Amino acid sequence: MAAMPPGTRARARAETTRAILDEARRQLAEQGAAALSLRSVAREVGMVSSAVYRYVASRDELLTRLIIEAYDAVGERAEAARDPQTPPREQWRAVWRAVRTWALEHPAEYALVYGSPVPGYAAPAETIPAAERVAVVLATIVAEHGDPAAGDGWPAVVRADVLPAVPPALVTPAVGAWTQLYGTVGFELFGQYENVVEDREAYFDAVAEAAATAVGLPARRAGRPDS
Amino acid sequence: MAAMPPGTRARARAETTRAILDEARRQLAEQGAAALSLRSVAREVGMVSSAVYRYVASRDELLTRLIIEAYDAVGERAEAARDPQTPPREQWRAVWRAVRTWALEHPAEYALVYGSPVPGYAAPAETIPAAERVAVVLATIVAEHGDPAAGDGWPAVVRADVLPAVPPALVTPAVGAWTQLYGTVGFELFGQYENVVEDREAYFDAVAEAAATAVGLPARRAGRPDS
DNA sequence: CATGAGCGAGAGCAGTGCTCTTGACGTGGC
DNA sequence: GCCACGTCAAGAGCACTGCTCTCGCTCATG
Repeated sequence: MAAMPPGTRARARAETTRAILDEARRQLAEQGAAALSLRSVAREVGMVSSAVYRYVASRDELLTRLIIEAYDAVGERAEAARDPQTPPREQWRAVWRAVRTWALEHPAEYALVYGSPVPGYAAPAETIPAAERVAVVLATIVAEHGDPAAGDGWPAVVRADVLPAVPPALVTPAVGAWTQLYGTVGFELFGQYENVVEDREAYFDAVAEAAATAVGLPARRAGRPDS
Repeated sequence: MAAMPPGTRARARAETTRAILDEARRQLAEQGAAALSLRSVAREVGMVSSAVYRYVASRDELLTRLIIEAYDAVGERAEAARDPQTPPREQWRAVWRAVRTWALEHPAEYALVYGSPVPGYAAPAETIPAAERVAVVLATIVAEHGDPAAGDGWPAVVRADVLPAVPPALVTPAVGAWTQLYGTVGFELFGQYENVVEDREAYFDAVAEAAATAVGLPARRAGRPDS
């Protein structure tokens, strides 16, 4: 473990692991988490099922790894979408859109991380840092540009230390906005907007705009960005 | 089929069907949809697996029936919670709370209907009417008491005929509110609020209140209910 | 009362996750 | 240079799944 020589052996192992994860993600994207079978992954990668267990402890662990990769993928997109040079509301919208776009591109992975968890399978703690990345991006925008007055009327029921940089008054509406983002993307993805929402992009943007107002981001072309 | 005498035979069939559905719901609640096995349902009900297929065509059909029952259960709760005699915001909050309470009592069933669908399993059309019941209750409140002025700034991107009774300007924010309800309950249920939201009831009520404002429900103790 | 529809039981197919044992292979230490 | 050890793929096997088909029984109905 500790004094393992980083020779060809270790490299081969890393490559095989990657091949397994890639194939698993492919199957996940194609048929969903329920249809993900260790045996068929093995078949496709070109080895026998038992050999896969040298690389991944169980089907659950495979799913956990995919979950982390998915969280990181959305998180990275969200972080990349935010350009601190642009006005706050544009940052906000860009991040929202990035999450939605990623979700539409990777519905099965979005469902895996934000959909209903399989009871009995508690998402392990190591997923938490990756899971927080999107929330942190949104929180940063709120922290830098949110008007604390927008938090009037909201009770302080959220642990303030979760988003230390955010003005305490805005922590609760920020969590609400985060929830709304998740709910809106989820409803679109899982088909609840079928025959209901016509122009989904426009609808999504409108929800994002309302959420921006809720967390006190300054109006779009106000005289000064800070007033 | 058509000329079936409603004798003891039919009654026995109905009882067996109920027993199967009840046992299935029990297992669903205990271990989740993924662990629901037709064979183990049969075992528990006291018959052999193949016999179950006389009553339910497939595992998917079993899930579909459970989905409809679940939708009807929340819908019924939501409908019962609304007392038209009370002020609009109280109706609103009561319905929201009813949905949340039901979800906390029946997490697996909530996950089944509002969680991520299994790809490859398209929820059949017969689930739609049951699925709409909660939305209809909320829409009724908006239709009766919502101030259309609250819809200013929202684009008209939702098919107005979906909620015919609701003022067109309020249809889009109403859909947004419905989404927020779903997202908030989902986040709480699926553990995303772990270590984040402290007083979840208060938080939930606050979100409900904000949503009520978004759909133009009159303030709580305004001079006149209609102004 | 005879008969046929409805039903339960059982065997069987193809697939799953996971474990254990066996045999081969490459590598590091002597 | 050689040999032992650690790593690996493979196969057999267990217990389970969804689903189908066939076989007889039994009971309500014509």
